[in-house]
Amino acid sequence: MIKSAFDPTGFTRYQQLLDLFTVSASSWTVDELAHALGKPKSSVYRSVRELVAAGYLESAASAKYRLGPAFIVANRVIEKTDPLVVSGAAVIHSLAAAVAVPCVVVLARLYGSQVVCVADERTAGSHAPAFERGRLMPIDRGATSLAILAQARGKALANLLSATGVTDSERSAVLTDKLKEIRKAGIAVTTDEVDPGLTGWAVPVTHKGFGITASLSIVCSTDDVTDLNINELTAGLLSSGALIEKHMQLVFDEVVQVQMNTNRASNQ
Amino acid sequence: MIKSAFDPTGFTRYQQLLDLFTVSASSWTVDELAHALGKPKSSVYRSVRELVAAGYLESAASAKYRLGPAFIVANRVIEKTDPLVVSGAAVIHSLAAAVAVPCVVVLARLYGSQVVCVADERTAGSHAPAFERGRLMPIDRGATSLAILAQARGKALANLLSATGVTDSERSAVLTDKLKEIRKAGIAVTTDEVDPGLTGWAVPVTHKGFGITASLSIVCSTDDVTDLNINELTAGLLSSGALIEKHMQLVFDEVVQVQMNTNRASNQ
DNA sequence: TAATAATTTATCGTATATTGATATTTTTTA
DNA sequence: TAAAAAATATCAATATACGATAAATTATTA
Repeated sequence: MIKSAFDPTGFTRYQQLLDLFTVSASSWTVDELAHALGKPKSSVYRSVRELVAAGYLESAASAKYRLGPAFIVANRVIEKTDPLVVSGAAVIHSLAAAVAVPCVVVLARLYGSQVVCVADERTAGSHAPAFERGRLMPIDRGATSLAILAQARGKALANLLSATGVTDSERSAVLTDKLKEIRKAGIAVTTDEVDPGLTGWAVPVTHKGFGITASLSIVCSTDDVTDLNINELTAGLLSSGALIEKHMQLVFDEVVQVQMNTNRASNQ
Repeated sequence: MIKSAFDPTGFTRYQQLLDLFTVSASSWTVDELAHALGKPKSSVYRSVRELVAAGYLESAASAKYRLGPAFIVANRVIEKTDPLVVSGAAVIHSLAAAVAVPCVVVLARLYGSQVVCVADERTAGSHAPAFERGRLMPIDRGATSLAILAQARGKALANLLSATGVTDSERSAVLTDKLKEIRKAGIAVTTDEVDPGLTGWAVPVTHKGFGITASLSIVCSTDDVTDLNINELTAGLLSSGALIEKHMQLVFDEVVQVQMNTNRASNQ
């Protein structure tokens, strides 16, 4: 019985349950859940029943449970309405089409002290499994993440670094220098940091109003990189990033506009 | 203040909150949420804070909140592990490529008393917005849904019908006849039932072990339908449906195998 | 920059929902 | 059909959620 440090209250108890359902452990019996959570079966049965009723879990074969369709429905809402995802969708599609070498175009954002990919577009012949929508990535490795990390300053940066467990002062100094370089250059480049044999370029994508801290990146095989296509590639990345930011601003202006109308109406 | 019938307990109170976030109302202030739920602001603030901490909500511009990235992460788990989605992905892709006319290939399943699309693949030039991943559809209209409804019998069927509010005995009789026809033919065909100008064909897709009740369907413009391509289309649909079921059975056998090994190991 | 408004968090006593041990029912398996 | 496993129901103790209010923080405006 693996007892967790604290008895969860509120939403936490449901979160702990749901968090157990991962790609590598996608279905659980109540027994297994109870054991993993260090809780009695009767309590877990109750929580599971509630989550099943809500569509967040569903019963699968042989007394197992898996994530339910409620997530698919909510995912669509995000896909159709999230400013970053909406603004990025069209842009990453045409960027991928424009890049000459086989690659993955990735739109990623900050999620707690990690980075999560929120959109990916891959050209034929590209295999970079680490960069797919919904996948979490460490914040201190890879161009995609570093372009995001470089946007944090001062206390916020310190929090992110401490959360990832970068206590080694030497590594911390190296990282700080690297972030400084990235800020100066306006683009992050790394090779072999996430997957060996892959090189990534990333530019920051931000919207202060929406509170969005993200990055747009291209990942391709290091072998395919030549002096010739690097310029093309980085130019495309920079202009695409700017395009996404511009589009988000348009969405933002719309939202504000609607809001003002609503306020005016409700004051009458 | 729109008071709901019962004070929600357990997961329901979070579900009610999250359910308010839809495509047409994707961001809410706490004030708006409190009003919609008929709850005091202080309580809603607490729930919202918990959901934000869990990544199920996040704060957006001007005191608004929107759905958070936790749904994107969970969505990936489903995308990579759900038996129906995994088994259907490759099949619907090649089916769409094989169909001569512009169309949407849809994989849908039962979700409570509704139908939800879990995968869609569209050929160039096809526009059928009602059929996209994550979208909910009424269970008593359209080939996609009827092919699913036709799988229910007796009490289960009655429950589904009553949930959709089909109290009209005449309509109920018509529907019952239609379902009988569908069962006999092994395929459902409807025209103009969901979107005017569109025709849909759907075949049942089931796996008893996994507890999956679904359908595979093709939707295209009624104008594009000719006697020539109908045969081709239905044949492709039937064989693709069978292929998905066969693939699910392979996955099922694997799971059972792994399970048996695990049990054997834990008995030693 | 100061003043004002809006948003968010903190506090706290009380009512109530949650909890987990146990018994019972239902479903699955042999 | 019998036995085992899974799932639900029961219930008393108690921890937790609740909501009114106050305080603090953040955003907006003058």
